[in-house]
Amino acid sequence: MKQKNRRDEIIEVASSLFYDKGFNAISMRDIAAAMDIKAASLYNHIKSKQEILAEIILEVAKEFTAGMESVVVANSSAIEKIEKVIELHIDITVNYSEALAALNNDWMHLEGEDLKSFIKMRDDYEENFRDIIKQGIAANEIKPNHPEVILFSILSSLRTLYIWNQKRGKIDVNILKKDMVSVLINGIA
Amino acid sequence: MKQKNRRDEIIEVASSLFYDKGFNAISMRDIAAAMDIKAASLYNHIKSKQEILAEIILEVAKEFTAGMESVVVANSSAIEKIEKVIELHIDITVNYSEALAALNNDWMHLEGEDLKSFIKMRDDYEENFRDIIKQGIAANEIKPNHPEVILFSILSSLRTLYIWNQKRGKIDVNILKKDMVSVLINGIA
DNA sequence: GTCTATAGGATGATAGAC
DNA sequence: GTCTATCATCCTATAGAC
Repeated sequence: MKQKNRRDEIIEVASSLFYDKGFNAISMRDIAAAMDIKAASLYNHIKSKQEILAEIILEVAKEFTAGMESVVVANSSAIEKIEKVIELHIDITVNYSEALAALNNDWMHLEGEDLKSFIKMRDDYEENFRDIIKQGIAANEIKPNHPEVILFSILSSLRTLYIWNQKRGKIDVNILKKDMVSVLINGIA
Repeated sequence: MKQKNRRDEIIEVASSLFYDKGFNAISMRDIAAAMDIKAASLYNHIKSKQEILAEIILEVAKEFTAGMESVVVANSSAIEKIEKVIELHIDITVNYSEALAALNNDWMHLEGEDLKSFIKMRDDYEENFRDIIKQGIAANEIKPNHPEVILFSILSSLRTLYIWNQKRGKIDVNILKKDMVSVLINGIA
């Protein structure tokens, strides 16, 4: 286990505050107050407010990228790959619930290389997912609906799972995985 | 009636700016600059920045509420009602695409009665949708998955449709409705 | 590592001239 | 209806004492 230093504590507290109100609504004073110190003291551990945001978002983005890479190279059917992607999202949602708000809503406030890097990871992720769907359609595993509609429908549900998972008492992770796979792949009717 | 034009223009320009960066990242000076006037001039038409936000969000929220009410009272099966809800979201997405960003991401920056009113509309909307799903399960029209998973999966897709609809060239509305109904109700496999 | 003090600039909003 | 000028407050970030 990695020991929790002061810097990590800042990232964690900031994640939680960004979760509620977003990056721009939270000041360095807010973050400091939540840690019972003064804003100036934060700068002994981090370089800027931007750095906090980048830390939060890029860590999770890298998790998604790594997870998707291991799905893509697996020797499985398209449907099995989509099941793996659903499970990946649920695992990350459970482990990084608060960081996901910043990743979803505040990524556009990243700057410079961090912004470019995030956008590339996100686009690559979507492209990989799109390819899986197209392969599934080509192999007659997936119905020939517009691939973009399929991609968007599944990804929207997975990306906003963090909101709903927080709001309503947590369902057991394994039951959640089973039900989401069932609903997203086989439909509700 | 009222001196609507200039005021509506402010709301429209603000919606578009909020769409890109969110309520807190956009200043009154930004809104004014986009209209080629000075920030102080805005206050001849609106009372505060808060008022702009409330106007944007509550107008769309009322559309959703009215639409859901007419679905609820209809004499249809649960699946037919869900189809109507999907069509409602698509229609609103097409007509209010930019306002939906504020509704989804900046509602927590509403204040006082506006905030209370929004939350009540949103909760009532979800409760109506939940009831439709439960009735569908009771009537054996819908598979007995966890109702909350079904509700969340469909609603997530519908609520973030505005992002995807902007990003990728618009598919014809009727094809979009048909495909989304198919994917969300019958699944992809 | 945390503090006080403060720089330097942005912000929402108002007053009053035209 | 729009402008200039301005206020009071907030913001991120730095310097330097302890």
